[in-house]
Amino acid sequence: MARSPSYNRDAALDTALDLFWKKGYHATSLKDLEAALAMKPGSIYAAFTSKEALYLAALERYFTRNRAALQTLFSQADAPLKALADHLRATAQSRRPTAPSQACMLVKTILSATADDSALAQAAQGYMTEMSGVFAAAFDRARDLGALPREADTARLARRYQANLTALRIEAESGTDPQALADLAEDMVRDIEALAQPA
Amino acid sequence: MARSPSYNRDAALDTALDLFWKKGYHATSLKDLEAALAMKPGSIYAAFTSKEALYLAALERYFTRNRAALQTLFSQADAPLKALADHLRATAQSRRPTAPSQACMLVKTILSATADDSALAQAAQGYMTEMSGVFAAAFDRARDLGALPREADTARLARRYQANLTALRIEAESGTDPQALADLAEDMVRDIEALAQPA
DNA sequence: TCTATTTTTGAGCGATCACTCAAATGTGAG
DNA sequence: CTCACATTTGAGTGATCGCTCAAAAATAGA
Repeated sequence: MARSPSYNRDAALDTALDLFWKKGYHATSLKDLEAALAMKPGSIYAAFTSKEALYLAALERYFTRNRAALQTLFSQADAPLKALADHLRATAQSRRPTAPSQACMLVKTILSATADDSALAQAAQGYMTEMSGVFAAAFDRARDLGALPREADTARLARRYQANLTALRIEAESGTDPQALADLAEDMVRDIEALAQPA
Repeated sequence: MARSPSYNRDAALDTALDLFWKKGYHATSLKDLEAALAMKPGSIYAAFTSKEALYLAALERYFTRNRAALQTLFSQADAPLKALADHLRATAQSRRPTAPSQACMLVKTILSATADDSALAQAAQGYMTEMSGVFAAAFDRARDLGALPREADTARLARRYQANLTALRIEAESGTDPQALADLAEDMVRDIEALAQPA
């Protein structure tokens, strides 16, 4: 005994995510969102409460998706260190013209947040910490498999890895030429390979 | 036979720089600038043409100042590699509550630019390349002083160094605790020390 | 078909956006 | 002091901002 929604919530969130990721929070207007989502303002607000809440929902979706992708990437690999290294290489290689931005949306959120939007930055920081945990888990697995020394500080290695990945993606966003990007990734990979213990 | 300006152009630019650096281009309104510069809109436009031109002028100032600081830091040091390493450590240490942001303004500019503001991103990218040249010059000097092998690819080392610095400053902006930040810097320093040739 | 319930619509809210310009104000040369 | 000229003023421009809400449209159960 009621009308059912005519939009697909997940698809709408994906569209909003693309827009926010590309243009950033402040530069994305409701007009932009109305056009992209093909929804009138009233519907958007009925569905997502506010622009800020919509951004938070999109950011959560971004995080959840990325975490899942990396978790399967690292948990299925029988050589975690190699998987970590390959992920760096793939990040440098990927000409992804589809993606709204080469840079990480979490990083973009943190860097563009002002005192007014601190909720956005806080959410992004929390997600960053969780992502660091995923990397740490991969290093943990490498240690348990004997590829790292028992006393390896995996949390620290994870932070270092995350810093490398962040910088690599920013460099990609800056339009650095593919060869230099690949070289940079290879330099980072060497950090990881230097850790490896001969089996 | 004319009235002379009542404001100090450089001081005004510094103030605008602080504001833009902290809040970003889109989140900084003319109202904000009017209050910070203590200038009416008409005066701001007479002096700086437009919001975008003001941002570009502030960005140039940021770049010029930073380049000068780093150039003296590296050119006066008789151990360039140590100077580079110390700069990483200092960046991690610096509780600079004065600075508008821990993150580099060039990076913030690049990441927040949309298709409309591409001029801002292009300027920032050019400055980034120039900064990379400063780092390369330091590595060049290290090589000439015999601290690096003759065949060292100093441009590549510079990009790697710049990536590290970028990531370190973003980590600082994210509120990572001081110990983890110092550890991260130390990991990066090890990269440099590994390059050093015994004298 | 009827009706209770939900969703969609879109004109329009007050606030703020970047920006303009005619008038007022200040100033140094003559 | 006078006056040509530069700077400063600030009310006000049209456009756009995020957002609201009463009315219209659609739907599922009775």
